[in-house]
Formats: sequence, C-alpha cells, structure tokens
Amino acid sequence: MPTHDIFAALRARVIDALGTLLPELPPESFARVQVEPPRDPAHGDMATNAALVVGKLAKQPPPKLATALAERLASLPEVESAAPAGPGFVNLRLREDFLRAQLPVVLGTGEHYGDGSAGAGKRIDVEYVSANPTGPMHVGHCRGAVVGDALANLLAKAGYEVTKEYYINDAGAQVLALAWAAYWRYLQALGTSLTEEEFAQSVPGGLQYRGEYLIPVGEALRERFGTTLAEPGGLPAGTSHWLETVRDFTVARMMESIRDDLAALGVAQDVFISEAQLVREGKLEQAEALLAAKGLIYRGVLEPPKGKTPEDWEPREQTLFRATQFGDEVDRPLRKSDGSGTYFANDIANHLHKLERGFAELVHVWGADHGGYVKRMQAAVAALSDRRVPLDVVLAQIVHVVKDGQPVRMSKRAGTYVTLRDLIDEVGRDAVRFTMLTRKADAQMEFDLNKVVEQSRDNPVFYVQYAHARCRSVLRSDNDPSPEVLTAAPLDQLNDPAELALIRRITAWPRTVEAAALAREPHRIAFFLHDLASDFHVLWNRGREDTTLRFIRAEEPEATRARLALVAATATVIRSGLAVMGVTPVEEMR
RNA sequence: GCGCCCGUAGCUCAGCUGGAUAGAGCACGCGCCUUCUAAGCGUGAGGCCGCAGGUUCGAAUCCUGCCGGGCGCGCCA
Repeated sequence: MPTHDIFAALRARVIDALGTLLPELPPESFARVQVEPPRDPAHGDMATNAALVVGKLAKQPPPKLATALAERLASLPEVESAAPAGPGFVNLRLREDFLRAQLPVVLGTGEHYGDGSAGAGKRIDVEYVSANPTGPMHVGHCRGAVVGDALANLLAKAGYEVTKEYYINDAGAQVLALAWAAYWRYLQALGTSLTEEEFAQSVPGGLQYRGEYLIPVGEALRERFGTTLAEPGGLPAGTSHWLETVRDFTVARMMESIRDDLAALGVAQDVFISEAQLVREGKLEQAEALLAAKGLIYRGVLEPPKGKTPEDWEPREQTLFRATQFGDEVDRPLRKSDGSGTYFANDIANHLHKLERGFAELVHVWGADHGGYVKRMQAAVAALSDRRVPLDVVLAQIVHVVKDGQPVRMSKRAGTYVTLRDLIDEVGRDAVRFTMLTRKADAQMEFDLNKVVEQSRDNPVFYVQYAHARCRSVLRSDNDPSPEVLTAAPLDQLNDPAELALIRRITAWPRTVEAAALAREPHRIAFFLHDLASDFHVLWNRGREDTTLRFIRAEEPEATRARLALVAATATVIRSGLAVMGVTPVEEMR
C-alpha cells in the first residue's frame, strides 16, 4: 500500500536529493533525517534537519549543505519554495496544488485514510483491563479499558496485526475469598439461621466482598444446586463439598458481568486467558524449566528491603529468578515458602503462553499501582524470548470522579461505589471513551460528570462531535454528493488561508497515527481531532462574517463543489479518528 | 531508605521520541454578537519549562545530583 503520509513522501525526496549531492555517503547515514512540520508555520509547511545530521559525515558546514539541498528540493514538483534557515535547516513550502490534491486521496480512501505500514504486519498482543473477577467493573478499571482498546485500534490502523487480550486472575486467594462470600449469599438464600458475623468467623482470612452484587449469585447457586452444597438448615458444609464448585460458578458469573460491562463500553477482547487454566496445564513448571535451562534460576536469600523492614521479616531461602541480569534491581521470587507459585511466576507462565503464540511484540495496560512491577516483567519476557520480544507497559493513572464540584468517593462500601455501568448510564459511552483519552495515560485525571455532558466549547467531546455534525449538515443540505463527484471538483477554488489550514491539518493525519502508535499514546488522537475540529470551526465562523466563504453558495456552483470536497474530507478524517477511539460520530447534535 | 511516574501560563493540560521566537482551552483585559452558519466570535496580556550542573551545532525533551507530589517495595493480586 502506498503511503498517504506526505511527510514520509517528502522525506524520501530529501534522501534522494542527499544521495545525489553526497554520493560517497552510504544510505544508512541518512537514518536520522527528519521531515516534520516546523513549530512556527511562518517557516513553511515542512522543515528538514538533513544538513544538520549529515553535515559532519559529509565534512561540510551544515549551512552550506543546506543551501545546496534547498536548491535541489526547490525544483521538485511538490515544492513551491525551499530555503536554508537557521543553523542548517531547510524549510519547504509546498505547492498548494499538491496539498489540495490530497483531498481526492482522502475521499477515495475513506476512513482508511491514515492507515499505515509502520507495524509491518507484525503480530502484537495488547492485554488490558484484566480486572480480578471478584466484582463488577468500577471506574478505576474504566480508563485502562478505554486506553487499551483505543491503543489496540490505533496499532491495527498503523499496520500491526493486533490481538486484544484479557487475562483472568482466577487462580489466587482472591477468588477463594470470593467463593466464601458467594457461599454466604447461598446460605442466606437457603434461609440459614447463622448471622453474618457467626459465618465470618469460620472463613479463613475473614469474610470479604460483602457487596450486594453477590446476592443474585447466591440465588443462582440455590436454583442450580438446591440444598446439596450445604448441611440441613442452611448450615455450612465442609469445603470439599462446595468450594471449587462455588468458586468456578461464581467466577463464571463475574466474568459474564464483566463482559457485559465491557460490551456496554464498546470493548470486546479477542481472547480471554485463564490463569487457573495455565496453572492446570503446567505452564508454570514449563516456564520455570525453561528459565532453569538458561541458568536463570537459583535458590537464595534476598536482602531485606532497605530502610523499611517489615516487622515479620526474616531471611528465607527462596526460588529466585535472575531478574538483575535483565535490568531489574533485585532478583525476584518465583515460589512462596509453601512451594506454590507467586503471582509473578504465574504471570511468567502467562507470558510464556503469549510467546508460544508467536507475538513479535507485547503491550500491557496496567493501573499505575502496578508500576513497581514493570521491570521484573520486562526482565522475564526478555529472558524467555532471549531479548527478542519487547514488552511495553502503559500505566494508566487514577481517575478522580467529580460531580457538582465534589469528589465522588470510590469506597467499596455500598452506595458510594461507582460502577462502570453507573458512569456509562450517567454520561453515555461515547463521552466516557472520549474523555478518558483526553489526557496522557500516565497523568492523573479528573473526570467531571457535569462537564462531560456540557454542550460548550470547553468540552472536547462536544466540540469534535459538533464539527462532524456541522460537516454532515452541510453535506446533507446538498444531497450528500458522492466521493466521485467531489473528487472531480475544481479544487483550485480553495485558496482562502483558513481552507488551506484545514487541508494542511488533514494531511497531517497519517503521520499522527504513526507517531501515536509508535509511542503507544492514543490520547494524541483526541488532541488531533480537537485541533482538526478547531480548524473547521474557524472556517465555519469566517463564513459568518464573510458570506462569500460559506460552503454552499448557489451563485458559485464550482466553488461549492470544491468546498464540499473539503467538508467531506474533514468529516472522513474525524470519523477515521473517532473509529480509533471507539466513539460513534453523530449526524446531528440533539 | 530504594525504585517507578510526574513537575510547563493563575487553573486544566499539549509539546509530534533532540530542532528555530515553548502552545491550546478555561479564567482575566478590550472589542464584536437585531438578520445570514452565534449551544458565541475576534483580539490582547500572561513563562527562570521545579532547581543546579552535564552531553552537542542545538535541551522542556537525553544524563547526573538535589527539591516537591503520587505509586510501589520478600511468601497480595
């Protein structure tokens, strides 16, 4: 597929020119050459650092080389003018014809405009959400879900072959505690005479997960199993009679509810991997054996954590992984003192499973509270893959929900617990998704329930949707001309600075997609769309003061067609961007 | 105490993996908005990019050390 990225196209031109000017240099000396928009638009449409980065190799002062390069570039068909500038930049001003000629490309490509090849078809696994199946999803999970989903879409658009994955933590002590809690609700459904406190005393580690969401699970257990899991009178039976059954039943129910919540958010992962199943299949032992064969496992005693030694700390011999050989600070334990695997060990098994499925790159979206865990996981993946497969971790920071200027508490106690479903019901799925992407993932974020539904300029959701709705409104009022008709429009009618600014913004879409994908930063899409919407609104507003700039002018059918082409291209790019974010474009504001 | 993330306009945040004179929105000042496309528009002011060194043609960006905030810190997930 040919690139639609005009920056990449011009970069190729620059490198051609360099090759002619400096035939003695090998092509790889041009690797650091960049062609990008200058900060100051007064410098033109594009600037290249070519003379600066190859000046030393070429043994030429950059300004001199820049002059020679500019001379060559000036004669390109795409280029209006080229001039050396500053310490050795070459500024390029593109021909307006060339810029306008991108509009038919957009119209012909549709929402696939911006698709790129940076991923080169590489298989990449994006794991996100991965909430414990111990309760309904709450807003804390929501950001990771949206960021991960948008990132996966973004990587697909940039040319990766993407798998969206959910890792179910269904093997640890947490799901046993969940089983106990569900069992209590089951006993209640049977009409037990025990009080909650009496029952709690028989629960190892105490009764957790007391939220009401398990009541229906207790009912369902009674419907399914009758009284067979309890002693007469609704009294608890020995764990061998029910624990595994209740655990599996409850986890399945929780996962159903999580999938429903995710669906309401527009998230549907391709694969769900069960930790318990990996353990049953012996993945943990396989991973351990693999690492042992590489000489990366030993029995040893760790130093106590410096400064803040836990009360009960005592030296113990453990099975350790040589994480320090791969950039971690300390070696990490694989097995607890009772010989069972640590969470880390199970996660190594999970990653072995990923590697076995042949992914070239791995990405995780985690909550920021897992930040301390990144290095050891990267070390493990490096060890398992002999450093061939990179693992990128995107950390999603806390979201503070605010309503009417007051923080909405995230306490797990009933009543103040904001579920994902509550949030979606309150402001809508699209607003949730868009807003979650209006900050860099690793920055803390305030989610203002009032602002997100506000119809004003300072609500980016509204601002972008409004631009699309305006585009659609204009196109509808001219009977939705087809791309073919618009492509044939006399585009040289587009020469107002605001029109050209909008065209320039549109042409930056492919490089925005690529840069955002490589940086694993889906929020950049939201910012791009905001800028694009802004350029469009500016043009629209100009038509208020100067009626000759309106899109539809009965007395100027040719100009009208050209402007409709621009409007249609704008709408196309907005849709292309919203698709990455998983947000539905609207036809009109209601 | 150690590690990770963060520190940019009064506020909320961008800054395109090292580029030229650091940007946007809100708030603030000024001017516009009977009518056409106003769930507003235009314009102005606002900065020691936490501090101090270093790397180089060039640093908000990379390195080191401090200061400040968040998160984490053997047998939790």
